[in-house]
Amino acid sequence: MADEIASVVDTRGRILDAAERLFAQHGLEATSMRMLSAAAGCNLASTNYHFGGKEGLIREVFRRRLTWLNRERLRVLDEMEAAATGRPLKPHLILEAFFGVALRMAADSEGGGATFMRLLGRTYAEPSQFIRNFLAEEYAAVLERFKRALFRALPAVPEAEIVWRLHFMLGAMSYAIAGTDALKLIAHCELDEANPAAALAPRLMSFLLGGLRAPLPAGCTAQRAKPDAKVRRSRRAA
Amino acid sequence: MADEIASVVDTRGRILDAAERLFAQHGLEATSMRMLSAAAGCNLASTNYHFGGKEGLIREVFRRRLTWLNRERLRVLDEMEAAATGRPLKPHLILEAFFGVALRMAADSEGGGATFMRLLGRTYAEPSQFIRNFLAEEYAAVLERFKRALFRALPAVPEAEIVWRLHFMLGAMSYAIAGTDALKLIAHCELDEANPAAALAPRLMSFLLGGLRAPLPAGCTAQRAKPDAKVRRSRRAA
DNA sequence: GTATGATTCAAACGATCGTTTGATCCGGGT
DNA sequence: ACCCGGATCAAACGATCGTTTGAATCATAC
Repeated sequence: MADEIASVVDTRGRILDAAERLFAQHGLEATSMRMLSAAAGCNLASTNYHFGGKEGLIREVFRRRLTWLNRERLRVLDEMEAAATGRPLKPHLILEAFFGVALRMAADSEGGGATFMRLLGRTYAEPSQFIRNFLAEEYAAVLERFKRALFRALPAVPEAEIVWRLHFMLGAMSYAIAGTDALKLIAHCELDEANPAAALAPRLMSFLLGGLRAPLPAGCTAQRAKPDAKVRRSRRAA
Repeated sequence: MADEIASVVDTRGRILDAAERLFAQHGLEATSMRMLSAAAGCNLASTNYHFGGKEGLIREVFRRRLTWLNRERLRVLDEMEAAATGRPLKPHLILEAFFGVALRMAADSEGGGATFMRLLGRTYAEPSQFIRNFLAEEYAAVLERFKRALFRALPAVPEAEIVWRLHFMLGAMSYAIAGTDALKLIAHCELDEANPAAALAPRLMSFLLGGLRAPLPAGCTAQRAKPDAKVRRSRRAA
């Protein structure tokens, strides 16, 4: 990870680091190429020379971290499936592989992973077409793998329902990572934690797992309805 | 609601409608005042005349819908608390008051409510400072009310934990509403539903409730640990 | 030392941004 | 009939955007 990221010596790396930081701070459109280049300590034309334009720069800022992130997700999932020797994985392990890797990256404040994850969370809501297409093709393969793993892990839940809930979980994580300051707005009382990013991971994990295994909505075409009803009744007591 | 919204006759209303639509489609910064005015069928200077600038226009686009939305949330909550006659409300009712109102607005595709909620969901991730301050003061009172209601409804859960989970729920909803097309990216198989916004509500609701009532993360300072352990054990069967 | 390709630079290009100006149009009150 | 304030208009302002140009600089191989 570290060998491809961040180098103080070469211009290209300094530009990427500055872009990542400023994109996360002000947004993609609000960050100008001049602002970028000044922060990287190089000329405006150099930025265009290395990346061929703003769009190329944006693509590269995401690519250098996303490829590692998604490869790591698949590696952890592969490892887990190998250890399970054919049996379906427990849902919490699948979530750990997908979201745990991302949350560990978000907790890495020195290496810039925290900055990037904040940027990534904000970019999920980006209306720009080329960003959507780019993120879609970066995520397509890994999402397909995790969808299949969840289908196997939750045979009682209709597949469409799992897709919906995967969507909800992605939203909760993106928003939680992107809006560390947004949480302060709704908190008013200071969360006493020293490192908010480290406190986030276990809390988000149990929230996501609870949402994933929630009783199905009424009128949903469940393949096995009885067990869900039992769970719903027992939860009423909590 | 309808009396303050949308009027085809006066310029001011046409500008607000056009701005709402284009902001949701291209984002706040990517939508220019000229684009706006052309879509509203009026002159560029008229837009500045009515709203005093782009910032004033943005503020008004959000204000006219947000004040109604939050007033309605409080009205429903008041109604529920009156019916409960002093007893703490069930959590699912509180979520219904907060998220149900928003989801009904998001399902109103004719009145423009769907457009606005898509815009609102995307704006939660907006890095701009003045937007954050504006949304914070619009939401401060209503969030405080719902936080207190949840504290009463879940006395066994530490208050800090509830704040975290409220944060997660807001993220899941924002993302779910803002990214109806983002869901298509991860789905690949077409969700057969005719109206995706109507299909969203019950699914999101049960997901949020499941997350809210999930077992607390390990090492969390629970005030009453025993009932949580029991719930965790019974859920393992699902 | 010198030629060569990669890199950085100051400067300018055309386009578009948000905002402002001053004239013009329109309806209701005296 | 006159006036006046609100509303709309075409036109321009200065600033900033992304991108391009052509010369200067650097490292490297011959």
